[in-house]
Amino acid sequence: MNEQRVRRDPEGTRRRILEAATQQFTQFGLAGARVDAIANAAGTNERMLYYYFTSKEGLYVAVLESMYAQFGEREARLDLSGLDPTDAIRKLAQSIWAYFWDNPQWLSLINNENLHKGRYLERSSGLRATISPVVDLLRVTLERGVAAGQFRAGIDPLDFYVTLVGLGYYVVSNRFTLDAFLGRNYAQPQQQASISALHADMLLAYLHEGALASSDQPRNIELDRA
Amino acid sequence: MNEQRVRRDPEGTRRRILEAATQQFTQFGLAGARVDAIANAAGTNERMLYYYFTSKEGLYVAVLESMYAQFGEREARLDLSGLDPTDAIRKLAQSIWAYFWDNPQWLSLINNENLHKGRYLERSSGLRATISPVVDLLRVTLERGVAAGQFRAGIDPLDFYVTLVGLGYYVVSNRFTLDAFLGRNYAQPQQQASISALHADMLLAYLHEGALASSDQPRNIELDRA
Amino acid sequence: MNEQRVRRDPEGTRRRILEAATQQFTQFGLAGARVDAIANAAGTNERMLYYYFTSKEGLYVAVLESMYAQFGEREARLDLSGLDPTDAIRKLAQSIWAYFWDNPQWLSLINNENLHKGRYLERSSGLRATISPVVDLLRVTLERGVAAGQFRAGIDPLDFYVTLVGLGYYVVSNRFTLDAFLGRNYAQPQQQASISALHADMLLAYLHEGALASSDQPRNIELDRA
Amino acid sequence: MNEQRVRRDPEGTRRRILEAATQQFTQFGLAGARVDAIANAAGTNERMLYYYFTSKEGLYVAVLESMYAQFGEREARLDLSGLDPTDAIRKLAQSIWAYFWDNPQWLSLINNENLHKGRYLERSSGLRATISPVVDLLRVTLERGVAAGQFRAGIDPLDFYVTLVGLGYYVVSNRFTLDAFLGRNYAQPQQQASISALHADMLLAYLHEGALASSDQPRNIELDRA
DNA sequence: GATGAATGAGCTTTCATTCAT
DNA sequence: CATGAATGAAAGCTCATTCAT
Repeated sequence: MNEQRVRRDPEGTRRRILEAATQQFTQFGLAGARVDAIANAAGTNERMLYYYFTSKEGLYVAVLESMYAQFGEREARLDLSGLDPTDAIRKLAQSIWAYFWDNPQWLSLINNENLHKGRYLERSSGLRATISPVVDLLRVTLERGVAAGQFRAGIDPLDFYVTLVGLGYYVVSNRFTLDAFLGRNYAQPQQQASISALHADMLLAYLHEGALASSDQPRNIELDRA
Repeated sequence: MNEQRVRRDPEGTRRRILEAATQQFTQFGLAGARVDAIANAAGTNERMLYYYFTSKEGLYVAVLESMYAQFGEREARLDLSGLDPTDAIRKLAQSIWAYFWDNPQWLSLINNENLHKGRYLERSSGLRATISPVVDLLRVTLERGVAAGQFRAGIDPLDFYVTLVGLGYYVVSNRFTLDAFLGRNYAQPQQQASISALHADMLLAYLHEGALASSDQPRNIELDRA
Repeated sequence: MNEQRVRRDPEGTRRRILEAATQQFTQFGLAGARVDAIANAAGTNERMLYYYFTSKEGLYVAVLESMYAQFGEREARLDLSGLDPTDAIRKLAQSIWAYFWDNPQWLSLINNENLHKGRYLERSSGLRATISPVVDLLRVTLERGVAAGQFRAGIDPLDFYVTLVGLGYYVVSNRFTLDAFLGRNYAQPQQQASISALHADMLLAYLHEGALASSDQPRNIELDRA
Repeated sequence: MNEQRVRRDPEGTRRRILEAATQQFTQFGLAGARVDAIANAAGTNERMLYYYFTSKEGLYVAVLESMYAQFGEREARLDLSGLDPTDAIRKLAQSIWAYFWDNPQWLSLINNENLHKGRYLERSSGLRATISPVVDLLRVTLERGVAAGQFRAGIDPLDFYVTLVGLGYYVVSNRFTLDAFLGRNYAQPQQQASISALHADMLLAYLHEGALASSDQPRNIELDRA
């Protein structure tokens, strides 16, 4: 767009289409996004879109893949190794929730994909691989917590991961309807911080309950943005 | 369609259109739903849709309103008065989460509305009124729990409500992508029950933590369907 | 509209429909006018329109007839008997041109009818009768002028009538395009008065030219086509 | 249609659409013309119409522009330089009136535009420029006539131009209703010739009246409204 | 690799009209 | 006399896609 256009720039054209498509699909959904609007925003013509991505759906799948790859990369960079298990859980939650607030369009895309019952995700290969490392990281952290007498035993890491993610996801994804119904605007940093603290405390209250040793006092957490 | 058609039946026609529209909008979203498919499914013609609802968007707003009204009615019928505060929280959570599992299309609609940044909800009047009674119910229950020495004090009822709702919402709404990534299918009753138990225990662990008296042991909960 | 509605008022309903239709047809033409807009403006429903006028076209013809009747009545009331022939011509012209300025929608209707090649006028009976008295009046006046030695002889009254009418008609009917092209707004009273004076002087210059004494015989001109 | 179609012919496609649209708009008006009929007559599909002209209205404006351009070109080719002023006026009138008889659809279009209060003409730029040369030509001719002692002085060229044009316009534009009312068919060459002679004589009677010697000053007349 | 031209199917919406009460 | 409900056809327009260069 605002970058110097080169006559022949296959990489650039492909990338610009993908970026424009990401913007359009996350804003309007698969059905609502317009092929010509994407081409336009990418500074190219509709034909190139078909050249690189075969079809609108092919482009949509490519967007899905690229966004999951981004999320996966971010998660993979997370290092909880040196931390006390309780702090590690807080840091993991913080990291994921902050990502959601920074990339709400990612959630839109996932919601859209759920609307389609995950149909397009099936076309992609190797997606499961991108996400599992985080679950492994969590499993190890939970085990470390149990061993340290901080956490209760017998927790299913997958369920716990889903719970942790869901707490952050819901607030971000549903911020508009929550504002409309309840009159609370979670886009405001203060509201964000306070419910995030509640969520973190809740996760840890559960982990600490019935652990060998007694727990820390809940602290407010500040979401640090990448 | 599968009901006996009457020649002149304004009430019925309107209702059949609304039902068909609900089905189509929840399945395909606002952009993806087709007006002629709605008319068809309603056993009438496209013209009547405009006769009663002015436009596709007008119909969409009517669907939104009717679904919120349904949810509100259901919640309003909930009676927690005779219950011990801890049991009351379990029952409230159970009731809401069960509603989500029974009406996943409702969540699709809300996700769609969030995609549109709550734009269409603004056209509706009196929506906040439908939902607030539940929050009041929760507030009273929390106060009762504090008074009984079971719950910690100082909890924001709105944040707690959002948290409770979000725990159930996320799992239902994202069941397809969760299955695709993590390989866990929360549509299976067993998985549903086990994560719901986790969620309920977590809510109560938080409430009990730092309460004056010590808490009950977490029990597995069975979601009872309406 | 702003008159007290009576439950059963056949005359009133019919009249209100006709008035509303006149407004809509003159503003939008036959194709552009909307049946439901007419019914709406008449404060009734579309069905009554069909009850009284059979079809949209039937209503259009009724509007045509009523407007011609009005114009005819106006002309019939014109009394030139006591006047000097020259003054009589001026008064006749004035009267007709003033009618055009006061009822420009009448011209729109006639233009519309010419667009349709007079197709709908043919359905009407007795229209020719309404207009001829004025031509008779003009014929008599011209004869009086000739007898008085004021006017030239040998003028075809019909051609002269058409010329007189056309001079006023064109300026009113084409006021918008004339403004757009030439930058002269004939809706302004001053411009109106000045071109009307030109037209009247021109008619009389022609009539006076060669009065008593013989002048050039009117010559046929051949239009050469490009 | 009746021309050999070429696969790729942007110029031709655009031109064929414009021609077909001219035919349809002049025959049925803006509201009455059908987009698919235009596309059909142009031997293309509706989509191309929007490709080249954005909308039905955009196409209508393009037609307006092209017709005015044609009229302007024709007028611009007129050469009155060698002629006696009186003959020049006759030739100018002849030329314009002949154009009207040869292109009655042009008048329909202008009538339509007046129905729309000149709304679409406003979207066009540079239309005034196309018509003014003729007025200049007329101004010069009138001045030559005055200088030669043939014409009266003090004539407003714009008013005179409007009058000259209007005389021919009215008869062509209203030929159908005139036939219906008065029973005179001006489409017949004989009737055409005879009224055209009247009009030309009238214009010249006015110009000649009071040439050299002073005559009546044109008086403003007040139109008395009924 | 890149682009303007072309397409047919299908979209939402509106039309004049008729039915049933 | 009057009215709300219903209808099929067609309107203007947009869609994702492909052709030809």
